[in-house]
Amino acid sequence: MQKKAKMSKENINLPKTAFSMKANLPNKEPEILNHWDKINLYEELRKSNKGNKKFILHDGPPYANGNIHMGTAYNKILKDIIVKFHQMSGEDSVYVPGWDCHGLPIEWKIEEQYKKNKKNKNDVPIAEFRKECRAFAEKWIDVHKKQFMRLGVVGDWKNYYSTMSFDAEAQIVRELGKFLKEGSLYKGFKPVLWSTVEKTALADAEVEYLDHNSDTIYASFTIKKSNFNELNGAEAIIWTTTPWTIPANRALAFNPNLEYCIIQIEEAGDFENKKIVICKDLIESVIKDCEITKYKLIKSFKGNELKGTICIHPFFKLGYDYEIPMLEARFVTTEQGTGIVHCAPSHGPDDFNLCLNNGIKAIETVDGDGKYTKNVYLFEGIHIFKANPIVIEKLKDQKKLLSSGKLLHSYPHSWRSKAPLVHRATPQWFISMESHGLRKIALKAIDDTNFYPAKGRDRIRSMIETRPDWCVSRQRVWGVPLPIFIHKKTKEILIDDKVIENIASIYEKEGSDCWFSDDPQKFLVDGYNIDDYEKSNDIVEVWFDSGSTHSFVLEKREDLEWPASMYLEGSDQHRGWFHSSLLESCGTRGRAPYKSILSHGFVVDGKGLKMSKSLGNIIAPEDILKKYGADILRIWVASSNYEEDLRIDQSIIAQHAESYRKIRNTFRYLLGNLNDEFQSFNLEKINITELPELEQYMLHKLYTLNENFKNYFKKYDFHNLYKELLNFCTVDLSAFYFDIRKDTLYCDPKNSKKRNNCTLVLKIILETLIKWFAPILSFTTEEIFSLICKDKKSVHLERFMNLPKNFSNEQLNKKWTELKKIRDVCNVSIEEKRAKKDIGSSLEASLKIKLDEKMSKLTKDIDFSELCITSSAIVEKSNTSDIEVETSKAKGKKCSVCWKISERDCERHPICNFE
RNA sequence: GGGCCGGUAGCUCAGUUGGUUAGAGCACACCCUUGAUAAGGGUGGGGUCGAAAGUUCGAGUCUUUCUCGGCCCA
Repeated sequence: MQKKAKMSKENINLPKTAFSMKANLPNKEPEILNHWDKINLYEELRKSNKGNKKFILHDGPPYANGNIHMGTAYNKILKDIIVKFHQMSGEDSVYVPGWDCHGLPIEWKIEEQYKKNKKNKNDVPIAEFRKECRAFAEKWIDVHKKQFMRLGVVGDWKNYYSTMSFDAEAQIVRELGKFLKEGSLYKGFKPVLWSTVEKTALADAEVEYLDHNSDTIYASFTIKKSNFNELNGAEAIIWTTTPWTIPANRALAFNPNLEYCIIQIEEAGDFENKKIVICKDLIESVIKDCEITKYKLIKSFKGNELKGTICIHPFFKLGYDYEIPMLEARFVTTEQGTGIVHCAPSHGPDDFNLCLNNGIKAIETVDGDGKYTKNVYLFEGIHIFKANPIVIEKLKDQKKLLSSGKLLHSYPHSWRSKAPLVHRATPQWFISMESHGLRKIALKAIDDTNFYPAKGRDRIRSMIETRPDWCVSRQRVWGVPLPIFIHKKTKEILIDDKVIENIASIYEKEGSDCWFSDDPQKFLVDGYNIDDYEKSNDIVEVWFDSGSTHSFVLEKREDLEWPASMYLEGSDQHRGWFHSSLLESCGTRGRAPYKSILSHGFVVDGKGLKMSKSLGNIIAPEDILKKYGADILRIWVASSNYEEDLRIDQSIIAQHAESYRKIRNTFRYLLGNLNDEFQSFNLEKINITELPELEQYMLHKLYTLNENFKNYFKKYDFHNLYKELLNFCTVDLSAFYFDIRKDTLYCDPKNSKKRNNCTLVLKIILETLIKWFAPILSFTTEEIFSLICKDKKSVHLERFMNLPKNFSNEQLNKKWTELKKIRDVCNVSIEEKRAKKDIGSSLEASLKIKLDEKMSKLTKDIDFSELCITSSAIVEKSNTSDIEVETSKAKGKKCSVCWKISERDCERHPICNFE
């Protein structure tokens, strides 16, 4: 008997494939990467869709610093998935990766190295320092490149772009030249932290907070007019620790959400019988500080009422005869002071921004030494650190000083000289949002852009609507030098296309380091003498660099097109790259450099918290690559909803790894039953009506899913697409079609029609499935493809399947949906018997199915023993509409081949049936 | 502190214009199979939809407040 059983095992067609069940991706994937490298996959891809409609996903350049993290990995994989989808749809889907290279973080890294080696940055020529920055960026580009490629991201890695390449630096100069020529690039003033001792601006990292004893004052601004009648003639009281900034005052700030009040002072002095306005919550501290003993609360009111109020400067009578508007500001709090804040746009970032948003520009009030400029009436030439007593004296004279005192508090100091710092308005270069209608053009461009998801549009729009002018200059060295010359005498800006082009062509040849080292005359053209001009020592802020990538990448490269089909980045880039690219392009070309924007959420841990060292919840891409492989990470990307935050932890990845196994085994079943033999068919020529209904039904399923697939892709709805693919593998294939057809595949003769019909459908499923999954499971599908299409180079060179319309059969679908309901009831019935230990395998069962007239008609020609994998099944008519099934133990002998139990000899396997 | 976005089973996600006992897959439990075998099949348990209040005959779906989280600002 044992012998016979063994014999039958040899006589049936068990699956056989070289495709292993265990994936071993961490080892297998690098081999596939080698293969892609060997066949020059990227070039092959370009060739394969040459001349077709282009899809250009323009890569947002990551900063060339540090290893990649999960966020960058997510971003790059999602890009790759989309690029591959377009490629397989038949488009010429070009992907050129790039890097952002200039900027402060790299400068700091180099400076850190200097500090370690006790080297002084000031002793090193700028050009040399910049060379070290460049080398640093190059090193990290190389690291990134390898890490991104390991994820399976296919692109033009050999010809990547960078913002520090010579042609990029040249083009950035040309782009700035356009703003310069147009006149929207202007010189303005903006406060930065400044040391009057070292006569230089300081970066945040160079600032130390130390205790400082400051003069404090409560000063009053008389209200000239207000919409809230009771305020007219009252005194708005401010408190400040920098009395010297009073001469630079241009506005007052209040918080519309706070409660304010009017108090009448009833004691002798400068403020006798005067009404003062302060925040209600701060009454106590103000009367204490100012030693007010007698006062009366006149009225309290919401801060909102202060809207539109105009005051006059305390030095009004001394010649400061301008109006001081009261402006709404969220930064006003009740922590200290009076709830009304004095604003000097030249001496504080909050003040500056608030004023700028309200059309009040900062001017140069203090020079590099700390002395007032001629712009400050009465104070010109006085050092600001000596001005406090003078200001206090004058306020007193004008009866505008409620009180003065001292305060010991934490205050910024220079880390080198330990001298106290001040915010000082320094000359900066701005691109105007208004002068040439930039804001308006940008808003229009937003309307003309597609957003995935749609909410991205509102997000960027609200930023563009309210943002101030764009400050594009920085007082650093690692960046593109600002190509500006100012006439020493006339102070006019040199605007000449020829000069800009001259600088650009020099950079193209030798890069921009020479700006800092060579004779500046070389940048000018004939007719200009460098002795007449002052050369700018500023660099361009890095957002302008990356905002210009569209010009030096999309426009300059022949394989690309302008505008891009898509920009795809994290949602923080609404304020970053999406934003700067939009402004740059609208300013120079009148429209956005992209047709669509896809923004994704942030990678967070399994609980939705952001990853941080302190929480210890950081997962690096490498951890997952080592343990699972890139395809698992790619599944995580495809299955997550990018409209929200992207959760990841070990258990989430483990579950995706489980799904991967399901998918892998689905392929393994297909390959096994086809013995790794595959050929493509002309699907149009298949006579579908000759196939069994089950096969027809599967083709219908395939067709519908393909339609859904296309629709999901159109909407870039990958997580639902992936879910449907996975469900198809699990529900329709593994638990249904594959399970049912095992009998035919294993037990019917290889040349039988039924089996051939089945393998035909298996081949169609295999081809469709492998292509559907290729953009996501880039490695695994390639592994399979190399098994079944040995004469072809890569699955990624293939196109998605175009399934013929006649695969679709809605009527059949309806019928089989009903049949599956009957099958479900059968399963419940079988399970009952199984629970009673009456039967084990479903082949031990015999079914009696009772159906009403309508349903039983439907089941004509349907063999439920086949569908339910039982030994027999009969259908009887009943009067109720309920589906009823009785399961009994099948009687008879078990066929040693197909294991079906019957009282008669097995019709299919008569020879083997005797024991 | 402000603006925007989000919180549906352990996980990843569906839930159409507010309308019958809130769905799927995975995971889990139990069972079967040992001819997809470190696989495969079946059955089942599990959410009241972040919380509260409100509108409505009726709310996961609308409104308000709160809470938690994310991004951006300050």
